[in-house]
Amino acid sequence: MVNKKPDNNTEQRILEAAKTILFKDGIQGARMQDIADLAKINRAMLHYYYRDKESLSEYVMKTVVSKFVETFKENLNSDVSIEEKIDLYISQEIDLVYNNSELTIFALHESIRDIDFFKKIIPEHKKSTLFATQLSKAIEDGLIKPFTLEEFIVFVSSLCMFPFLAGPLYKAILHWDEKRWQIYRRYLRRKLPELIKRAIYNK
Amino acid sequence: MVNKKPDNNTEQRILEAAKTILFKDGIQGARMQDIADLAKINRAMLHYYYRDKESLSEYVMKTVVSKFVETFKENLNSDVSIEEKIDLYISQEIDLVYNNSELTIFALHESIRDIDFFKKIIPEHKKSTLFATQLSKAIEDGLIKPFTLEEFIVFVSSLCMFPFLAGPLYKAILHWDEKRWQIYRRYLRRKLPELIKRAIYNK
DNA sequence: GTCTATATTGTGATAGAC
DNA sequence: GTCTATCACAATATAGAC
Repeated sequence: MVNKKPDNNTEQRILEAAKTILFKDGIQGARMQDIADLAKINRAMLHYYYRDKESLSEYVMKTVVSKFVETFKENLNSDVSIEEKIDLYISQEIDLVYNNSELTIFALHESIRDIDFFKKIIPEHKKSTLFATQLSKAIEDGLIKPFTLEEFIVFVSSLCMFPFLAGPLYKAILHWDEKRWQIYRRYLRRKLPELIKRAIYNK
Repeated sequence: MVNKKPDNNTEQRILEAAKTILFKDGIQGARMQDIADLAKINRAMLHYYYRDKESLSEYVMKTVVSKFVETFKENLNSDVSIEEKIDLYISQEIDLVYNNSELTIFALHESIRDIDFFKKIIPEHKKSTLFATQLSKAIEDGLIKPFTLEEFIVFVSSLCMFPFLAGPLYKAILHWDEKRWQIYRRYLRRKLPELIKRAIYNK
């Protein structure tokens, strides 16, 4: 669950329920009835608060996507060394997907299903020129292997995310139980940053 | 598309259409009408050949999952050195997802949506004891960093897959066009094995 | 095997009482 | 704001003609 604060009012309860159902089933697959059930209201209330399914989905999507974009951009323009910045970036990405793997799969699913809707949701943002400068310098100095800014972001984010997405897949294929997977999840979370850094830094 | 051979008969055409639609929309989201349209037949024919949506989905899912499992297991028991085996394993995983990223997202999506259905599909398979032995020895010899067999498989597979799954996501967030993404895809495919190996081998 | 017509149920959305 | 009743239509599935 993304938003964990206790939901006292109906509107908030609907939103939490919508996130859960939408992330699991996707927009097309989600049923308004399921969202209503989980929020312990009837279908009519959904429409009262969020007009229709599209509005509700768009609202939830915007929350989701801005979370991603924030994480992509956050701290990239702060005034710290590139090593610190990379450490923070990696740990933020891992935390995002560690706590919200269903959200990430939802985003992947929707991005191939309806790319125009998806594009509509992406907020405007400027390139992070400070980090780009730092990265160029670090590469010039031989600290970091050669990447463009975009390549670097895609590469690092990828390495942070996937191991946590594929849980149910691996559990099924390798016949792991939930406990085995949870142990491995925690192990990965601890080990991954070191392994990622080994892949981007020159020794 | 997974199966590329030309489809001369109706049954095959339906199957190809079903894969395309199911991979894009998921089982719940897919419409029988869309599958029928793509296969250039009417809905009744779908039911004639594959009874109902569940049967059709199960049939497609079995194809998908066995593809995964084969790739996971293939060559792990062949009689070659562990270095060769790892090279082959990495290139096979990358090829699988490079050519079938929608399939992979479909599998991820369905694995969180209905894990019981998913489990029903997983074929029985034995553990790969030969590779396990080779891996233990390579770790003992200091060639490879310490992993259990399962950890190794999950880790390497993860690194192979995600970069190719997130294309539409990155395209949207980074405002890349299709051409930019295609160039990066090919770059990744070439570079990834080296980066993965750097992460698993001791120097 | 293929098609049209139709039965049946599911689903999103609204109207209107309270 | 909340609920019940209901409408309109979408979607699965089947029956039966050819």
